[in-house]
Amino acid sequence: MQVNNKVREMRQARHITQVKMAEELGITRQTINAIEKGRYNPSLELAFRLLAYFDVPFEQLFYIEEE
Amino acid sequence: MQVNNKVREMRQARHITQVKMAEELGITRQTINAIEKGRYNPSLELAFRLLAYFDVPFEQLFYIEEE
DNA sequence: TATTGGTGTAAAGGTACCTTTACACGTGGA
DNA sequence: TCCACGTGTAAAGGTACCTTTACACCAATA
Repeated sequence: MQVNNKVREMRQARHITQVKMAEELGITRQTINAIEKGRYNPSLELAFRLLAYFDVPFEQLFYIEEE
Repeated sequence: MQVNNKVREMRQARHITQVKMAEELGITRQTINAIEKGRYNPSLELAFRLLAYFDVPFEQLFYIEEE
């Protein structure tokens, strides 16, 4: 069971850079990059902040890649 | 910003013990207890497993307690 | 009384998440 | 060419998540 996300798609659709997004979210660019690249999953708290940032429901940003 | 959950309510509404739930989810009872008591938030992956276990949408199990 | 079931919690160890600092590469514009 | 911008990634350190092992308390029941 693998959690995937659409952070990169959402971000690019809004023409926002990783830098700008990191500043607005108050996290580091490295964290955004790692999440976009699937190196690790965000914490539940950061997940909530991402939902609010993109203003989308949970299911639209995170999904399961079955094994 | 504080993430809260309704794991205990969901579990009790289904008359399931922490022990049984832990076994069925393949995690430890301590983890369930800690999440119910708010000692820490589940990882995103475990959050997904909890949603599937209770068969509820994200918003019904997790919510934000604003500061 | 003794036992069982359900729950609360602590300590120690491993891994995941997130930070700071830093270096690197490609592209586009001055 | 030079520089700025956007992105990728690594290393080290701190905290959060989750495990195993263990002990404890309370309520119900034999």
